[in-house]
Amino acid sequence: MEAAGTVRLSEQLRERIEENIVTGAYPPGTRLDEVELAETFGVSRTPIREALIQLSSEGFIEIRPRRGAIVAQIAPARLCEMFDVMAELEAMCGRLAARRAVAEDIKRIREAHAACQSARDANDPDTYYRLNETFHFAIYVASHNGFLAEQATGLHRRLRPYRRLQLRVRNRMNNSFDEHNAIVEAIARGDSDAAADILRSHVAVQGERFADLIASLASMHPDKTTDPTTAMRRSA
Amino acid sequence: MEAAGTVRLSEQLRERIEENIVTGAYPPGTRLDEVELAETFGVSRTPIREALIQLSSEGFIEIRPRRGAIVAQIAPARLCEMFDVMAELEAMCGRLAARRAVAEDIKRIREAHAACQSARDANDPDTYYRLNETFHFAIYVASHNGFLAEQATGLHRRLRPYRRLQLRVRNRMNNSFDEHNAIVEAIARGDSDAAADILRSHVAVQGERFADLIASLASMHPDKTTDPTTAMRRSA
DNA sequence: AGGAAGATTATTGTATACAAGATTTGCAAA
DNA sequence: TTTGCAAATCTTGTATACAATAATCTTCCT
Repeated sequence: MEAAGTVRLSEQLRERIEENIVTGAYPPGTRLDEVELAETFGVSRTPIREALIQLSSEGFIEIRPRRGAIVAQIAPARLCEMFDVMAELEAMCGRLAARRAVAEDIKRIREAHAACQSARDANDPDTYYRLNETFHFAIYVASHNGFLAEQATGLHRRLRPYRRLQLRVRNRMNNSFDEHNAIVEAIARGDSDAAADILRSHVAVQGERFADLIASLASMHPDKTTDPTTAMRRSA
Repeated sequence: MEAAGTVRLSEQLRERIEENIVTGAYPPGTRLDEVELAETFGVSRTPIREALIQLSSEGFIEIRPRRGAIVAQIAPARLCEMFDVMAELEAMCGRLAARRAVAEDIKRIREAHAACQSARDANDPDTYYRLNETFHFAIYVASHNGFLAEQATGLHRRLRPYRRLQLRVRNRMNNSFDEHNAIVEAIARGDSDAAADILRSHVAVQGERFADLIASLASMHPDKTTDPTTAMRRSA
Protein backbone atom coordinates (compact mmCIF):
# COMPACT_ATOMS: atom_id res chain seq x y z
CA MET A 1 0.00 0.00 0.00
CA GLU A 2 1.88 3.06 -1.26
CA ALA A 3 0.41 5.37 1.31
CA ALA A 4 2.01 8.63 0.25
CA GLY A 5 1.46 8.14 -3.44
CA THR A 6 -2.27 7.69 -3.06
CA VAL A 7 -2.80 11.12 -1.55
CA ARG A 8 -4.03 13.87 -3.81
CA LEU A 9 -1.50 16.55 -4.54
CA SER A 10 -4.00 19.30 -3.81
CA GLU A 11 -4.41 17.79 -0.35
CA GLN A 12 -0.71 18.02 0.41
CA LEU A 13 -0.63 21.53 -0.96
CA ARG A 14 -3.58 22.53 1.18
CA GLU A 15 -1.77 21.26 4.26
CA ARG A 16 1.43 23.05 3.41
CA ILE A 17 -0.27 26.35 2.61
CA GLU A 18 -2.48 26.03 5.68
CA GLU A 19 0.61 25.43 7.75
CA ASN A 20 2.15 28.59 6.35
CA ILE A 21 -0.98 30.47 7.30
CA VAL A 22 -1.40 29.23 10.85
CA THR A 23 2.27 29.64 11.66
CA GLY A 24 2.19 33.19 10.41
CA ALA A 25 4.51 32.67 7.44
CA TYR A 26 1.64 34.01 5.33
CA PRO A 27 0.22 36.70 7.59
CA PRO A 28 -3.38 37.92 7.25
CA GLY A 29 -3.88 39.98 4.13
CA THR A 30 -1.14 38.25 2.16
CA ARG A 31 -2.03 37.88 -1.46
CA LEU A 32 -1.81 34.30 -2.69
CA ASP A 33 -0.84 34.38 -6.33
CA GLU A 34 -1.66 31.16 -8.13
CA VAL A 35 1.30 31.11 -10.51
CA GLU A 36 3.65 32.18 -7.76
CA LEU A 37 2.47 29.35 -5.51
CA ALA A 38 2.61 26.95 -8.44
CA GLU A 39 6.25 27.85 -9.05
CA THR A 40 7.07 27.72 -5.35
CA PHE A 41 5.72 24.21 -4.99
CA GLY A 42 6.76 23.06 -8.44
CA VAL A 43 3.30 22.15 -9.70
CA SER A 44 0.78 23.55 -12.12
CA ARG A 45 -2.02 25.94 -11.23
CA THR A 46 -4.68 23.26 -11.15
CA PRO A 47 -3.83 21.58 -7.84
CA ILE A 48 -3.00 24.99 -6.36
CA ARG A 49 -6.48 26.23 -7.22
CA GLU A 50 -8.03 23.14 -5.70
CA ALA A 51 -6.06 23.68 -2.52
CA LEU A 52 -7.11 27.33 -2.37
CA ILE A 53 -10.75 26.41 -2.81
CA GLN A 54 -10.51 24.06 0.14
CA LEU A 55 -8.78 26.65 2.27
CA SER A 56 -11.52 29.06 1.35
CA SER A 57 -14.35 26.82 2.48
CA GLU A 58 -12.46 26.15 5.70
CA GLY A 59 -12.27 29.89 6.26
CA PHE A 60 -8.50 30.30 6.13
CA ILE A 61 -8.50 32.44 3.03
CA GLU A 62 -10.91 34.63 1.13
CA ILE A 63 -11.39 34.29 -2.61
CA ARG A 64 -12.74 37.37 -4.30
CA PRO A 65 -14.12 36.51 -7.76
CA ARG A 66 -11.63 37.36 -10.49
CA ARG A 67 -9.54 39.20 -7.94
CA GLY A 68 -7.50 36.47 -6.35
CA ALA A 69 -7.14 35.03 -2.88
CA ILE A 70 -5.86 36.62 0.29
CA VAL A 71 -5.22 35.17 3.73
CA ALA A 72 -8.31 35.87 5.82
CA GLN A 73 -8.17 39.01 7.85
CA ILE A 74 -10.40 38.31 10.80
CA ALA A 75 -11.87 41.43 12.31
CA PRO A 76 -11.52 41.69 16.11
CA ALA A 77 -15.27 41.46 16.63
CA ARG A 78 -15.49 38.27 14.62
CA LEU A 79 -12.49 36.85 16.41
CA CYS A 80 -14.33 37.29 19.68
CA GLU A 81 -17.33 35.54 18.22
CA MET A 82 -15.12 32.66 17.19
CA PHE A 83 -13.56 32.40 20.63
CA ASP A 84 -17.03 32.38 22.14
CA VAL A 85 -18.00 29.43 20.00
CA MET A 86 -14.70 27.75 20.73
CA ALA A 87 -15.32 28.15 24.44
CA GLU A 88 -18.68 26.49 24.13
CA LEU A 89 -17.29 23.60 22.08
CA GLU A 90 -14.54 23.10 24.64
CA ALA A 91 -17.09 23.18 27.42
CA MET A 92 -19.08 20.50 25.64
CA CYS A 93 -15.96 18.39 25.16
CA GLY A 94 -15.17 18.76 28.85
CA ARG A 95 -18.67 17.85 29.93
CA LEU A 96 -18.69 14.73 27.79
CA ALA A 97 -15.14 13.81 28.73
CA ALA A 98 -16.01 13.99 32.42
CA ARG A 99 -18.85 11.57 31.78
CA ARG A 100 -17.32 9.23 29.27
CA ALA A 101 -13.54 9.27 29.61
CA VAL A 102 -12.05 5.83 30.16
CA ALA A 103 -8.81 5.11 32.00
CA GLU A 104 -6.72 5.48 28.87
CA ASP A 105 -8.27 8.86 28.08
CA ILE A 106 -7.46 10.14 31.55
CA LYS A 107 -3.96 8.78 31.22
CA ARG A 108 -3.36 10.66 27.97
CA ILE A 109 -4.75 13.86 29.43
CA ARG A 110 -2.56 13.57 32.53
CA GLU A 111 0.49 12.89 30.40
CA ALA A 112 -0.15 15.94 28.24
CA HIS A 113 -0.70 17.95 31.40
CA ALA A 114 2.60 16.77 32.87
CA ALA A 115 4.37 17.73 29.66
CA CYS A 116 2.86 21.21 29.92
CA GLN A 117 4.20 21.46 33.44
CA SER A 118 7.74 20.80 32.21
CA ALA A 119 7.42 23.54 29.62
CA ARG A 120 6.04 25.92 32.21
CA ASP A 121 8.84 25.14 34.64
CA ALA A 122 11.33 25.74 31.87
CA ASN A 123 9.48 28.98 31.12
CA ASP A 124 9.29 28.00 27.47
CA PRO A 125 6.15 29.55 25.94
CA ASP A 126 6.67 28.06 22.48
CA THR A 127 6.89 24.52 23.77
CA TYR A 128 4.04 25.16 26.18
CA TYR A 129 1.97 26.42 23.29
CA ARG A 130 2.53 23.21 21.35
CA LEU A 131 1.92 20.93 24.31
CA ASN A 132 -1.13 22.93 25.27
CA GLU A 133 -2.66 21.86 21.97
CA THR A 134 -1.92 18.24 22.75
CA PHE A 135 -3.66 18.67 26.09
CA HIS A 136 -6.78 20.13 24.56
CA PHE A 137 -6.88 17.59 21.74
CA ALA A 138 -6.71 14.83 24.32
CA ILE A 139 -9.85 16.23 25.91
CA TYR A 140 -11.60 16.44 22.53
CA VAL A 141 -10.85 12.77 21.97
CA ALA A 142 -12.00 11.88 25.48
CA SER A 143 -15.42 13.34 24.68
CA HIS A 144 -16.01 10.22 22.57
CA ASN A 145 -17.87 12.31 20.04
CA GLY A 146 -15.82 12.10 16.88
CA PHE A 147 -17.72 14.81 15.06
CA LEU A 148 -17.39 17.20 17.97
CA ALA A 149 -13.69 16.42 18.21
CA GLU A 150 -13.27 17.25 14.52
CA GLN A 151 -15.13 20.52 14.80
CA ALA A 152 -13.20 21.54 17.88
CA THR A 153 -9.88 20.61 16.30
CA GLY A 154 -10.69 22.56 13.16
CA LEU A 155 -11.68 25.71 14.99
CA HIS A 156 -8.74 25.38 17.36
CA ARG A 157 -6.48 25.24 14.35
CA ARG A 158 -8.02 28.32 12.81
CA LEU A 159 -7.52 30.24 16.03
CA ARG A 160 -3.99 28.98 16.44
CA PRO A 161 -2.10 32.14 15.46
CA TYR A 162 -4.16 34.28 17.82
CA ARG A 163 -3.96 31.86 20.69
CA ARG A 164 -0.20 31.80 20.36
CA LEU A 165 0.05 35.51 20.94
CA GLN A 166 -2.13 35.23 24.00
CA LEU A 167 0.42 33.06 25.75
CA ARG A 168 2.99 35.85 25.54
CA VAL A 169 0.98 37.91 27.94
CA ARG A 170 2.56 38.11 31.37
CA ASN A 171 1.65 35.19 33.61
CA ARG A 172 -0.76 33.78 31.09
CA MET A 173 1.24 30.57 30.93
CA ASN A 174 1.11 30.10 34.69
CA ASN A 175 -2.58 30.89 34.87
CA SER A 176 -3.23 28.55 31.97
CA PHE A 177 -1.45 25.74 33.71
CA ASP A 178 -3.36 26.24 36.96
CA GLU A 179 -6.60 26.12 35.02
CA HIS A 180 -5.48 22.93 33.31
CA ASN A 181 -4.95 21.47 36.74
CA ALA A 182 -8.53 22.14 37.73
CA ILE A 183 -9.77 20.78 34.41
CA VAL A 184 -7.92 17.51 34.80
CA GLU A 185 -9.25 17.02 38.31
CA ALA A 186 -12.84 17.81 37.29
CA ILE A 187 -12.71 15.33 34.42
CA ALA A 188 -10.98 12.69 36.54
CA ARG A 189 -13.63 12.85 39.24
CA GLY A 190 -16.43 12.91 36.68
CA ASP A 191 -17.69 16.36 37.56
CA SER A 192 -19.11 17.28 34.18
CA ASP A 193 -20.52 20.66 35.18
CA ALA A 194 -17.24 21.79 36.68
CA ALA A 195 -15.26 20.52 33.72
CA ALA A 196 -17.52 22.40 31.34
CA ASP A 197 -17.45 25.62 33.33
CA ILE A 198 -13.70 25.70 33.87
CA LEU A 199 -12.97 24.89 30.25
CA ARG A 200 -15.39 27.54 29.06
CA SER A 201 -13.78 30.28 31.07
CA HIS A 202 -10.34 28.89 30.28
CA VAL A 203 -10.92 29.48 26.59
CA ALA A 204 -13.21 32.51 26.62
CA VAL A 205 -11.81 35.92 25.94
CA GLN A 206 -13.15 38.03 28.75
CA GLY A 207 -12.18 41.03 30.76
CA GLU A 208 -8.56 42.04 30.46
CA ARG A 209 -7.82 39.21 28.05
CA PHE A 210 -10.02 41.00 25.54
CA ALA A 211 -7.73 44.00 25.61
CA ASP A 212 -4.72 41.69 25.33
CA LEU A 213 -6.21 40.11 22.24
CA ILE A 214 -6.85 43.45 20.56
CA ALA A 215 -3.34 44.56 21.35
CA SER A 216 -1.77 41.40 19.95
CA LEU A 217 -3.94 41.74 16.87
CA ALA A 218 -2.48 45.15 16.22
CA SER A 219 0.98 43.65 16.27
CA MET A 220 -0.14 41.01 13.87
CA HIS A 221 -1.63 42.85 10.93
CA PRO A 222 0.29 46.07 11.45
CA ASP A 223 -0.90 47.80 8.33
CA LYS A 224 -1.22 44.92 5.90
CA THR A 225 -3.86 45.66 3.40
CA THR A 226 -4.47 44.25 -0.06
CA ASP A 227 -2.73 47.30 -1.43
CA PRO A 228 0.76 46.38 -2.71
CA THR A 229 2.04 49.87 -2.00
CA THR A 230 1.69 49.12 1.68
CA ALA A 231 4.05 46.17 1.35
CA MET A 232 6.47 48.38 -0.53
CA ARG A 233 6.39 51.01 2.13
CA ARG A 234 7.04 48.40 4.80
CA SER A 235 10.03 46.95 3.01
CA ALA A 236 11.51 50.42 2.60
CA MET B 1 -26.60 37.73 -17.68
CA GLU B 2 -24.17 40.27 -16.28
CA ALA B 3 -24.87 39.88 -12.56
CA ALA B 4 -24.64 36.11 -12.63
CA GLY B 5 -21.51 36.30 -14.71
CA THR B 6 -19.56 37.78 -11.83
CA VAL B 7 -20.12 34.69 -9.73
CA ARG B 8 -17.77 31.76 -10.13
CA LEU B 9 -19.28 28.91 -12.04
CA SER B 10 -18.01 26.38 -9.53
CA GLU B 11 -19.95 28.25 -6.83
CA GLN B 12 -23.22 27.94 -8.71
CA LEU B 13 -22.52 24.31 -9.39
CA ARG B 14 -21.76 23.66 -5.75
CA GLU B 15 -25.10 25.16 -4.79
CA ARG B 16 -27.01 23.15 -7.37
CA ILE B 17 -25.32 19.87 -6.49
CA GLU B 18 -25.67 20.57 -2.77
CA GLU B 19 -29.34 21.26 -3.33
CA ASN B 20 -29.68 17.91 -5.06
CA ILE B 21 -28.01 16.26 -2.11
CA VAL B 22 -30.00 17.85 0.70
CA THR B 23 -33.31 17.37 -1.10
CA GLY B 24 -32.53 13.73 -1.59
CA ALA B 25 -32.30 13.85 -5.39
CA TYR B 26 -28.81 12.44 -4.94
CA PRO B 27 -29.31 10.03 -2.04
CA PRO B 28 -26.44 8.96 0.19
CA GLY B 29 -24.06 6.62 -1.58
CA THR B 30 -24.76 8.04 -5.03
CA ARG B 31 -21.69 8.09 -7.18
CA LEU B 32 -20.94 11.52 -8.60
CA ASP B 33 -19.27 11.01 -11.94
CA GLU B 34 -17.37 14.07 -13.07
CA VAL B 35 -18.01 13.74 -16.81
CA GLU B 36 -21.62 12.86 -16.19
CA LEU B 37 -22.12 15.94 -14.04
CA ALA B 38 -20.22 18.03 -16.56
CA GLU B 39 -22.56 16.92 -19.33
CA THR B 40 -25.62 17.39 -17.14
CA PHE B 41 -24.73 20.97 -16.34
CA GLY B 42 -23.18 21.71 -19.71
CA VAL B 43 -19.73 22.64 -18.45
CA SER B 44 -16.27 21.10 -18.44
CA ARG B 45 -14.88 18.93 -15.70
CA THR B 46 -12.81 21.70 -14.14
CA PRO B 47 -15.57 23.69 -12.42
CA ILE B 48 -17.30 20.43 -11.52
CA ARG B 49 -14.18 19.26 -9.72
CA GLU B 50 -13.90 22.55 -7.88
CA ALA B 51 -17.50 22.25 -6.78
CA LEU B 52 -16.94 18.69 -5.59
CA ILE B 53 -13.89 19.72 -3.60
CA GLN B 54 -15.93 22.35 -1.80
CA LEU B 55 -18.73 19.91 -1.10
CA SER B 56 -16.13 17.54 0.27
CA SER B 57 -14.69 19.98 2.77
CA GLU B 58 -18.22 20.88 3.85
CA GLY B 59 -18.84 17.21 4.51
CA PHE B 60 -21.61 16.64 1.98
CA ILE B 61 -19.63 14.22 -0.13
CA GLU B 62 -16.67 11.96 0.28
CA ILE B 63 -13.82 11.93 -2.22
CA ARG B 64 -11.79 8.78 -2.28
CA PRO B 65 -8.46 9.32 -4.04
CA ARG B 66 -8.58 8.10 -7.62
CA ARG B 67 -11.87 6.43 -6.88
CA GLY B 68 -14.33 9.21 -7.34
CA ALA B 69 -16.84 10.99 -5.16
CA ILE B 70 -19.95 9.68 -3.47
CA VAL B 71 -22.65 11.43 -1.49
CA ALA B 72 -21.72 11.08 2.17
CA GLN B 73 -23.24 8.14 3.92
CA ILE B 74 -23.46 9.18 7.51
CA ALA B 75 -23.43 6.26 9.87
CA PRO B 76 -26.16 6.32 12.51
CA ALA B 77 -23.68 6.74 15.33
CA ARG B 78 -22.07 9.74 13.68
CA LEU B 79 -25.46 11.22 12.90
CA CYS B 80 -26.24 11.13 16.60
CA GLU B 81 -22.96 12.86 17.32
CA MET B 82 -23.85 15.54 14.82
CA PHE B 83 -27.27 16.06 16.34
CA ASP B 84 -25.64 16.34 19.77
CA VAL B 85 -23.39 19.12 18.52
CA MET B 86 -26.30 20.74 16.73
CA ALA B 87 -28.27 20.69 19.96
CA GLU B 88 -25.48 22.45 21.79
CA LEU B 89 -25.09 25.07 19.08
CA GLU B 90 -28.82 25.71 19.14
CA ALA B 91 -28.73 25.99 22.91
CA MET B 92 -25.97 28.55 22.64
CA CYS B 93 -27.94 30.49 20.04
CA GLY B 94 -30.97 30.44 22.29
CA ARG B 95 -29.01 31.56 25.32
CA LEU B 96 -27.47 34.48 23.47
CA ALA B 97 -30.73 35.35 21.74
CA ALA B 98 -32.51 35.54 25.09
CA ARG B 99 -29.87 37.98 26.26
CA ARG B 100 -29.30 40.03 23.16
CA ALA B 101 -32.37 39.89 20.93
CA VAL B 102 -33.74 43.32 20.07
CA ALA B 103 -37.36 44.10 19.26
CA GLU B 104 -36.90 43.37 15.58
CA ASP B 105 -35.32 39.98 16.30
CA ILE B 106 -38.25 39.00 18.49
CA LYS B 107 -40.62 40.20 15.82
CA ARG B 108 -39.01 38.02 13.15
CA ILE B 109 -39.04 35.01 15.45
CA ARG B 110 -42.70 35.50 16.31
CA GLU B 111 -43.58 35.88 12.63
CA ALA B 112 -41.77 32.68 11.73
CA HIS B 113 -43.51 30.98 14.63
CA ALA B 114 -46.92 32.18 13.46
CA ALA B 115 -46.18 30.88 9.98
CA CYS B 116 -45.33 27.49 11.48
CA GLN B 117 -48.66 27.51 13.26
CA SER B 118 -50.49 27.93 9.96
CA ALA B 119 -48.65 24.99 8.46
CA ARG B 120 -49.40 22.91 11.53
CA ASP B 121 -53.09 23.81 11.45
CA ALA B 122 -53.15 22.88 7.77
CA ASN B 123 -51.39 19.64 8.72
CA ASP B 124 -48.81 20.29 6.02
CA PRO B 125 -45.49 18.73 7.09
CA ASP B 126 -43.57 19.87 4.02
CA THR B 127 -44.45 23.50 4.52
CA TYR B 128 -43.92 23.18 8.26
CA TYR B 129 -40.50 21.73 7.57
CA ARG B 130 -39.53 24.72 5.46
CA LEU B 131 -40.93 27.29 7.87
CA ASN B 132 -39.33 25.47 10.77
CA GLU B 133 -35.98 26.30 9.21
CA THR B 134 -36.91 29.95 8.99
CA PHE B 135 -37.82 29.89 12.66
CA HIS B 136 -34.51 28.40 13.70
CA PHE B 137 -32.51 30.67 11.41
CA ALA B 138 -34.24 33.65 13.00
CA ILE B 139 -32.95 32.51 16.38
CA TYR B 140 -29.44 32.06 15.01
CA VAL B 141 -29.50 35.64 13.77
CA ALA B 142 -30.89 36.87 17.07
CA SER B 143 -27.84 35.47 18.84
CA HIS B 144 -25.92 38.40 17.36
CA ASN B 145 -22.92 36.15 16.90
CA GLY B 146 -22.39 36.00 13.15
CA PHE B 147 -19.86 33.20 13.29
CA LEU B 148 -22.11 31.08 15.46
CA ALA B 149 -25.03 31.75 13.13
CA GLU B 150 -22.96 30.57 10.17
CA GLN B 151 -21.85 27.41 11.91
CA ALA B 152 -25.36 26.61 13.05
CA THR B 153 -26.78 27.27 9.61
CA GLY B 154 -24.18 25.07 7.96
CA LEU B 155 -24.75 22.14 10.26
CA HIS B 156 -28.52 22.59 10.10
CA ARG B 157 -28.27 22.37 6.33
CA ARG B 158 -26.19 19.23 6.49
CA LEU B 159 -28.73 17.59 8.73
CA ARG B 160 -31.63 18.73 6.60
CA PRO B 161 -32.51 15.45 4.94
CA TYR B 162 -32.58 13.61 8.25
CA ARG B 163 -34.55 16.29 10.02
CA ARG B 164 -37.13 16.18 7.28
CA LEU B 165 -37.83 12.52 7.89
CA GLN B 166 -38.20 13.15 11.58
CA LEU B 167 -41.19 15.39 11.01
CA ARG B 168 -43.09 12.53 9.40
CA VAL B 169 -43.22 10.77 12.72
CA ARG B 170 -46.66 10.84 14.26
CA ASN B 171 -47.34 13.96 16.29
CA ARG B 172 -43.80 15.22 15.87
CA MET B 173 -45.10 18.32 14.13
CA ASN B 174 -47.46 19.13 17.00
CA ASN B 175 -44.82 18.48 19.61
CA SER B 176 -42.35 20.56 17.69
CA PHE B 177 -44.72 23.46 17.56
CA ASP B 178 -45.45 23.34 21.28
CA GLU B 179 -41.73 23.39 21.97
CA HIS B 180 -41.33 26.36 19.65
CA ASN B 181 -43.93 28.12 21.74
CA ALA B 182 -41.90 27.65 24.89
CA ILE B 183 -38.75 28.75 23.10
CA VAL B 184 -40.30 31.98 21.88
CA GLU B 185 -41.57 32.81 25.34
CA ALA B 186 -38.23 32.08 27.00
CA ILE B 187 -36.37 34.28 24.55
CA ALA B 188 -38.95 37.04 24.76
CA ARG B 189 -38.74 37.22 28.54
CA GLY B 190 -34.95 37.01 28.45
CA ASP B 191 -34.71 33.70 30.26
CA SER B 192 -31.45 32.52 28.75
CA ASP B 193 -31.15 29.29 30.73
CA ALA B 194 -34.65 28.21 29.81
CA ALA B 195 -34.15 29.13 26.15
CA ALA B 196 -30.95 27.11 26.04
CA ASP B 197 -32.43 24.09 27.79
CA ILE B 198 -35.59 23.94 25.73
CA LEU B 199 -33.74 24.38 22.47
CA ARG B 200 -31.24 21.71 23.41
CA SER B 201 -33.86 19.12 24.10
CA HIS B 202 -35.90 20.32 21.11
CA VAL B 203 -33.05 19.41 18.79
CA ALA B 204 -31.46 16.48 20.59
CA VAL B 205 -32.20 12.97 19.48
CA GLN B 206 -33.12 11.19 22.65
CA GLY B 207 -35.28 8.34 23.78
CA GLU B 208 -37.83 7.19 21.26
CA ARG B 209 -36.71 9.75 18.72
CA PHE B 210 -33.48 7.82 18.44
CA ALA B 211 -35.33 4.76 17.25
CA ASP B 212 -37.33 6.94 14.85
CA LEU B 213 -34.12 8.28 13.38
CA ILE B 214 -32.65 4.84 12.84
CA ALA B 215 -35.86 3.70 11.21
CA SER B 216 -36.00 6.64 8.84
CA LEU B 217 -32.35 6.09 8.00
CA ALA B 218 -33.13 2.59 6.84
CA SER B 219 -35.74 3.99 4.47
CA MET B 220 -33.24 6.49 3.16
CA HIS B 221 -30.31 4.47 1.91
CA PRO B 222 -32.25 1.43 0.84
CA ASP B 223 -29.54 -0.48 -0.97
CA LYS B 224 -27.00 2.15 -1.95
CA THR B 225 -23.84 1.42 -0.10
CA THR B 226 -20.09 1.09 -0.47
CA ASP B 227 -20.02 -1.57 2.16
CA PRO B 228 -19.75 -4.87 0.30
CA THR B 229 -21.12 -6.92 3.16
CA THR B 230 -24.32 -4.92 3.23
CA ALA B 231 -24.76 -5.28 -0.50
CA MET B 232 -24.14 -9.00 -0.25
CA ARG B 233 -26.55 -9.42 2.59
CA ARG B 234 -29.22 -7.51 0.70
CA SER B 235 -28.77 -9.38 -2.55
CA ALA B 236 -29.08 -12.68 -0.74
C1' DA C 1 -0.13 69.35 -13.52
C1' DG C 2 -4.09 66.59 -12.92
C1' DG C 3 -7.51 63.64 -14.51
C1' DA C 4 -10.04 60.79 -17.78
C1' DA C 5 -10.29 57.46 -21.40
C1' DG C 6 -8.39 54.02 -24.05
C1' DA C 7 -4.87 50.55 -24.71
C1' DT C 8 -1.89 47.21 -22.58
C1' DT C 9 -0.70 43.86 -19.34
C1' DA C 10 -1.50 40.58 -15.88
C1' DT C 11 -4.35 37.33 -13.48
C1' DT C 12 -8.22 34.56 -12.88
C1' DG C 13 -11.76 31.26 -14.77
C1' DT C 14 -12.83 27.54 -17.95
C1' DA C 15 -11.85 24.06 -21.38
C1' DT C 16 -9.10 20.59 -23.31
C1' DA C 17 -5.18 17.39 -23.51
C1' DC C 18 -2.33 14.13 -21.44
C1' DA C 19 -0.75 10.85 -17.63
C1' DA C 20 -1.50 7.52 -14.09
C1' DG C 21 -4.07 4.57 -11.42
C1' DA C 22 -8.40 1.73 -10.72
C1' DT C 23 -12.10 -1.13 -12.43
C1' DT C 24 -13.91 -4.24 -15.55
C1' DT C 25 -13.84 -7.80 -18.96
C1' DG C 26 -12.26 -11.78 -21.18
C1' DC C 27 -9.95 -15.92 -21.09
C1' DA C 28 -7.67 -19.85 -19.38
C1' DA C 29 -7.02 -23.31 -15.94
C1' DA C 30 -8.43 -25.94 -11.89
C1' DT D 1 -18.68 -23.20 -12.39
C1' DT D 2 -15.41 -20.72 -10.21
C1' DT D 3 -10.82 -18.59 -9.59
C1' DG D 4 -6.77 -16.13 -11.02
C1' DC D 5 -4.52 -13.25 -14.12
C1' DA D 6 -3.84 -10.01 -17.74
C1' DA D 7 -5.31 -6.84 -21.20
C1' DA D 8 -8.42 -3.29 -22.16
C1' DT D 9 -11.24 0.44 -20.71
C1' DC D 10 -12.73 3.89 -17.98
C1' DT D 11 -12.04 7.53 -14.43
C1' DT D 12 -9.49 10.53 -11.91
C1' DG D 13 -5.45 13.72 -11.31
C1' DT D 14 -2.38 17.10 -13.38
C1' DA D 15 -0.72 20.13 -16.94
C1' DT D 16 -1.37 23.26 -20.56
C1' DA D 17 -4.05 26.27 -23.61
C1' DC D 18 -7.46 29.60 -24.30
C1' DA D 19 -10.98 33.19 -22.83
C1' DA D 20 -12.59 36.86 -20.06
C1' DT D 21 -12.20 40.24 -16.65
C1' DA D 22 -9.69 43.26 -13.59
C1' DA D 23 -5.52 46.12 -12.86
C1' DT D 24 -2.10 49.11 -14.76
C1' DC D 25 -0.02 52.22 -17.80
C1' DT D 26 0.07 55.56 -21.46
C1' DT D 27 -1.54 59.33 -23.67
C1' DC D 28 -4.16 63.19 -24.48
C1' DC D 29 -7.06 66.87 -23.14
C1' DT D 30 -8.45 70.46 -19.99
